[in-house]
Amino acid sequence: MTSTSARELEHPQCGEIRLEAVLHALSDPMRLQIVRYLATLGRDGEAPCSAIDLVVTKSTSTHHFRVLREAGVICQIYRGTAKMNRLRREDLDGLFPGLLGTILDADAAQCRRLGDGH
Amino acid sequence: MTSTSARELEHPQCGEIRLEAVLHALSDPMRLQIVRYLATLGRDGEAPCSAIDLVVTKSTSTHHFRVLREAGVICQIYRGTAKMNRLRREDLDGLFPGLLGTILDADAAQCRRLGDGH
DNA sequence: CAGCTTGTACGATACATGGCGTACTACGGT
DNA sequence: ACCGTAGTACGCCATGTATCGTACAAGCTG
Repeated sequence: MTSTSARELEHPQCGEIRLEAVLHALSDPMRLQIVRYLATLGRDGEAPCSAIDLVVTKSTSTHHFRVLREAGVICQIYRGTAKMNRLRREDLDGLFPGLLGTILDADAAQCRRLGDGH
Repeated sequence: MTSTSARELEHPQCGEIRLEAVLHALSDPMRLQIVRYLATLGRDGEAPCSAIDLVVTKSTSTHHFRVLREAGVICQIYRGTAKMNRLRREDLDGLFPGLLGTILDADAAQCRRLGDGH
């Protein structure tokens, strides 16, 4: 077999990404928290699932990452024992210019307004 | 009683509008269709529920309008036998600058891409 | 190899959601 | 007073979602 190691994950292609799915994925506080964190890493920054301190069990966490991946919001690849997560900024901006940024700004505004310790 | 007629509807105040709820409200195709339509009416344009041709029964339609209202996306008032709907653009733009516009643009882009007869 | 760390898979559960139908209310016109 | 139009309320049902726990798999590292 070619060397593109096992443990590949399914990702929607750009053309398959649906706005409704993206909005739905981002409409959950926990998933928004994940995206907010990934966004702080800058272009192409990536982080393992464990980098984000979610207050749920691992299986629930896996579930939320999966929803984000299947909606086309993040891209996940295995790197050793970890699974790295990265925002699909380029793809999203290509399809929906400014959407991700605007939502992140809105989220930041709301955190500020509600006094959430970002 | 004062003349502020009966049949008033509950609307979240600006401070109560939550980003997650707004995104959730907009993550349904039917609700997005409603918002898309209201957006074509221009600032302060309003339309009765019946103006939008949804392919569901009246009760389901009522349900979707209610979700939009409770999320703070639209404002509804009774006018005679009709119930008029209006986008809360000002309020939303105040809280989340550019959000509504960007989502509408993204939706338009997707409709174009998928060849939806808008 | 043995054990630790990461994360998955699967089943259970509780609740939310979207859809329907039917019965009802409120208002305007005749 | 009556009818038609617009929309609500409520109950029902099927499906989806968020959560958990337990059992497991894949890689590092000693």
